[in-house]
Parts: sequence; C-alpha cells; structure tokens
Amino acid sequence: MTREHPGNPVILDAAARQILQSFSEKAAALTGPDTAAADLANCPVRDVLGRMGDKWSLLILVALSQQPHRFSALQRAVGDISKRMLTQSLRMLERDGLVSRQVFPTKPPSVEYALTTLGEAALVPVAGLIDWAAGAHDAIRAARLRYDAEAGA
Amino acid sequence: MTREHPGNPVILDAAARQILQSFSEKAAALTGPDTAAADLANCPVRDVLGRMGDKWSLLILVALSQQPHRFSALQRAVGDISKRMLTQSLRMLERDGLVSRQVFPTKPPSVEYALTTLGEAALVPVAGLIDWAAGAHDAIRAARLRYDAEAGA
DNA sequence: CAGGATCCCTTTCGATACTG
DNA sequence: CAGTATCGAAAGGGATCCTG
Repeated sequence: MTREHPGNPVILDAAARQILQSFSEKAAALTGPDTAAADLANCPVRDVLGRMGDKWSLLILVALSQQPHRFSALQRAVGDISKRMLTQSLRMLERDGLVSRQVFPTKPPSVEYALTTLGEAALVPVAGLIDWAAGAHDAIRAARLRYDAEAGA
Repeated sequence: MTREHPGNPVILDAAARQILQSFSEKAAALTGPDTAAADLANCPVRDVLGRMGDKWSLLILVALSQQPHRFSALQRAVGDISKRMLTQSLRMLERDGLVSRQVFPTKPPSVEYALTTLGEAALVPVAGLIDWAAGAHDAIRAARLRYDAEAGA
C-alpha cells in the first residue's frame, strides 16, 4: 500500500489494517454517492464532518458532555469563545439536533443547553479521535521540527 | 446528565455511556493541560484536530488510503480541489509526518504521495467518525427541516 | 443574563497566469 | 507534470454597543 517510501516501516497491526481496507467504500462516500459526483459539497459525510470540523462545535459538545450548561457557564467552560460565536455555534448545533435549548422564564432569564441523544452519540466517535490526537501529538510535533529544520537549511 | 429536556429519551447503550463518562478527562485536555489555561490555541488536541478539521486534509488522507497517488491523480481523486489548495494541504500533511513525498527525477518530473505509518494510524479513528457521519446524516437532515420549519412560522 | 446588530479586520480559498 | 506567484472575492471571527 505504501510501497518503499523511506521512513515507513509499516508496523500497523492487523486490526488497523482491516479498517484501512474498508476505506474503499468510505472514499466513495466522500467523493459523492452518485455516479457523476456532481455535487461534492452536498455529500452527506462532508457536510456532517464540516460541522464537527469548525472551530467551536466540537469544544461545545465536549463541554456539554459533562452536564447541561447555561449560556455564560458554557462560555467560561470553552474558554476563549466570544458571545457572538457561541450563539452562532449553538444555533447550528441546535438546528442539527445535537443540542437542545430550554428557556427558563425567570428574571433575569436563563437558558440551559444540553446534549440530545444524537449529540451524545456523536461524541462516541469523537472520543476516538481525541484519544488519537492526544497520543499522536508528540510524533507530530517531532515531525514538524524535522521538517522545519530541513526547510531552514 | 441530560436532565428532563424535552425530546431526549436517552436510549444510548451501556458501552456508549461508558465512553461518555471518560470525557471528563478529555474535556480537560481540550481546555489546556495546564492550570491557568493560558494558551488554549496551543493545546495539543486542538491543534491536531484543527488539521483534521480543515477543508481538505481529511479528503486527501482518505484518497491516499487506497494507494499512493501522483499530484494530478490526487487532484482528480479528491474532485474539486484547486492546485493551490492541494499543494498547500499536502505540505502541511507532509510537515506533520502524515504523508510522504517522493520525487522521481524523470522528464517530465513526477511526484508520488503516500501515507506514512502515522498517516495510516490517523485513519483508524477517522473511520469511526465517517461511519457515524454516514449513519447520522438522515437524522441531522430531519432535524434541520424541523428547525427551519419552526423558524419560518 | 442571554442574546441581536453592526463594524471591520483577518484568513481562506479559487481563478488565472507563469515556470522548471 | 508539478508546482509557484499574485489577485480579488468571500467567509470567519472579534469588539463594541444595544435590548428585553
């Protein structure tokens, strides 16, 4: 699969290789389910992944995984998100059915955001990605140092 | 965890709930490993996820999962990526050690891109995300229709 | 408290043209 | 073939002010 590229010892285990094989179908799903591949932007996988890939959605979902949060509490939990982006991201997550919004008509009003079942289910595959990212970070940082050193020379 | 929010029947299975519990640690990793959370942008998980989340990297990795590709072949495989973005994305993936680049000094020159072992490993968690996205797409589309209908009313 | 509205800067990205 | 360089359009996103 990777031929004789340098620095590629191929040490993946059998289970991983199994998964890699299944990508022939996944690749098809990414380039469009239909024959002509006319509308790549509207491909199911790409538009769902686009939402998870934006700057804030994932962080918000993880913050909500702990417990429901009110607006301000959520802003503090995420850390460096502006009110503008928090509102906007929450609207999109609510629209996609991943987050529920419940208003308590107190004075002053308070609004509680929580994960829906769909939102919780989304976090399951996300957990795998986060684990990988945490584990691979050292290798990636090392690779960057190597690359940048060569570029500077 | 989700309290009594409407439309949230909580039907996740035990394995999924188990994973959700583990997010207390993951949430900490996202908001920064250090106490003050001074540098959220430099958090390991966030910067690795940022790379997977950009518009093209994931598509390129999936395309390469089939086999090594030359530049033009890769552009055709992804579909609607410009040369500019393909070059730029490949440089970043190479820098991060996920993709290897090998030049064959023929005339005209040809360049072959392939996954590294690190790149192949990255696709394992990605596969889980793609599977989820494919499965959840119907529910998400339905949620959007519902949301947009209410907004229009 | 929970936002909506506006302004404006920055980054992203595609199209085009050019090079070894 | 495999890029690089430049330009302009568009989207992303922060800061600030205003409201119920």
